[in-house]
Amino acid sequence: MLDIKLIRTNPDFVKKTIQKREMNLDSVVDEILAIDEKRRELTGKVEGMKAQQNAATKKIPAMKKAGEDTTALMQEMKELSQAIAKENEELSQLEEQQKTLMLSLPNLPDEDVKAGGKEENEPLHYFKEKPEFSFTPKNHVELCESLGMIDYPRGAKIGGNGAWVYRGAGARLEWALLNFFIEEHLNDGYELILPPHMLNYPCGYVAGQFPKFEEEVYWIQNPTSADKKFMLPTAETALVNLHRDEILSLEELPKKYIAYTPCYRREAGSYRSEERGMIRGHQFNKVEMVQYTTAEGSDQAFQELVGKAEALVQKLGLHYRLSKLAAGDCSFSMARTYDIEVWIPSMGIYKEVSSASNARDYQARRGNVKYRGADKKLAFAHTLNASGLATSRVLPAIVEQYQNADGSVTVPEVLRKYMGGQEVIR
RNA sequence: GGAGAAAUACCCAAGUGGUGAAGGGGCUCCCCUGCUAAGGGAGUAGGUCGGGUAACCGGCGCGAGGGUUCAAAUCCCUCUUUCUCCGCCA
Repeated sequence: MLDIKLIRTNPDFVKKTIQKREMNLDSVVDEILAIDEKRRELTGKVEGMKAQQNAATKKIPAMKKAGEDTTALMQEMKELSQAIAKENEELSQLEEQQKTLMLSLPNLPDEDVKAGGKEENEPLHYFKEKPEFSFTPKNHVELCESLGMIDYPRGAKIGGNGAWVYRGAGARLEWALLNFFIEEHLNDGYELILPPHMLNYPCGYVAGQFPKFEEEVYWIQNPTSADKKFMLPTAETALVNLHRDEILSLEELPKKYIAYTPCYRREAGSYRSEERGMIRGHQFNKVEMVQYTTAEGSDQAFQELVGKAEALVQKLGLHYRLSKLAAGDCSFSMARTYDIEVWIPSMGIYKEVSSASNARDYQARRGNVKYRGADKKLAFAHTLNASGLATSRVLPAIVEQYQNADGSVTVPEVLRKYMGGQEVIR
C-alpha cells in the first residue's frame, strides 16, 4: 500500500514512477484523488453531526435528573441519528472504493531501478564460467531418472501434473541442500521459523499477493465449514505477517528470520514444455530469508541478503549471474529486486534460484507493522525477503553442471557431510 | 466434533444502558528521608482519521464485524482467539 499523503501531494511522481513498470495507472491515481477529496469532505460533515449527537447524549441524563422533559430533544436526536446513518453509508462506500483502488497500486520502484520489462534486466556480474564438457552432456531429467533420484511417472500418478517424487540419492541431495542452507543462515545469526503452511486470508493480503493474485494459490476448504485457508506460495507470506499489527522496539531491529517450507503454486497456464523436470512445479522446497528493518537500515539489509544468497551458490560452485531487475519485472509489492540465476546447461539459459527484494514500507503499511524510532515517533518498518535458496532449480543445476562422462554426478563438497560423506552419485 | 466460560491499557482488574472507562502493580517526574530500603504527591488508553502553520479542536476505540436505542464496554446476532470438561486422534 502506498502512502495516501504522497499521492495527494505528488500525484505526478506516483504516476510516472508506476509507468516505469510498463503499467499506466494514471486514471486510477486520479480516481483515488477524486474519491479522497469527497471522502474527506463527507468525513468532516459526519463528524460534526456526531459531535452534536455526543453533546446531546451528555445533556439528556442531566435534563432527566433535573426533571425536565427530554421528548423534543430525543425526537430531534432520532432524526439526527437517521441522518448520520445515511451519510455514513455513503462514507463507508467511499472508503471502501478508495481502499480497493489503493490496493491495486503496486509498489513504487526505486529511483535507480530501470524502466521497462524483462528485456531491460541488467546482469551485474557472473560467477565462474559455463562448464565445458568433453562428452555430450545429459539433461537433468535424464540424469535424475537414470540415477534413481527423481521418479516423475509415479509423482504424476499420485500428485498429478507438475508433481514429482524425490527418492534415494535425490531425496538425500535435496535434504542436504536444505540442511546446508539452514546451517549457513544459523551461523549468520538468523532465527529459524517453521510456520504453518495453511494461512488465513490477511496473510496474502499483507504480503501483496491478494486481492490481485488470489487465483494463483491453492485454497483449502472443508465441505462442512466456511473456514477457508490457502497453502503458502512462499514462506515470505508467513514471515512478513509474523509481526502484523505490532509495534516493534528499535532495539529488536533488524529482525532476521529464515524459514523452510515447501511452496505451493498453481502456476496456471504458465507451463512450458522446456520447463519440464523440476524447473516449474506445483510444489517446491525453499529456505526463505526475511528481515524487518528501520527505514534507514533497509538498503544495508538488502545488500546483506543478496550477499548471503550469492554466497550459497558460490559455495556450491555453480556458475550463475546476478541480475538487477527492471521495474516491470519486479513483483507487485517490491521496490527493487535482484535475481540470482543459475546456469542450466541443457536449457542454455539462466534460471532464477533466488530473488532478493526490498518492499520498503509497502508490506508494512498493509500489515500495520511499525517501530518507534529514535525520535520516539512511530514509523512503518521495512520488510525485505530473499530466497536462500529454492532447491528445485539448484538441484538440476548441480546435477547438470557436476555430471561426469560415465553418467554419474559428483556431489559438491559442501554437501557431502549432509550425505554421509558420499562423493559421487552413480 | 459436543458442552461451558472468557477477551477492557505494559500487567492484574472493576464496571449489566446515561455527563470524563474505577482501583492496583509497573513505569516517568517531583518532594521527604539518607543509601540494597521505606513514605508522600503528580502523570501515565494506545493508536488512527478529519480540520488547523501551530498550540489545539473534533470523530472512532473495551477481541472483530453487524444490529437495537436519543444514547452501548454493558442488550441482541455473527465471527475470531484463548481456557475448562467430554469425544476422537498421529
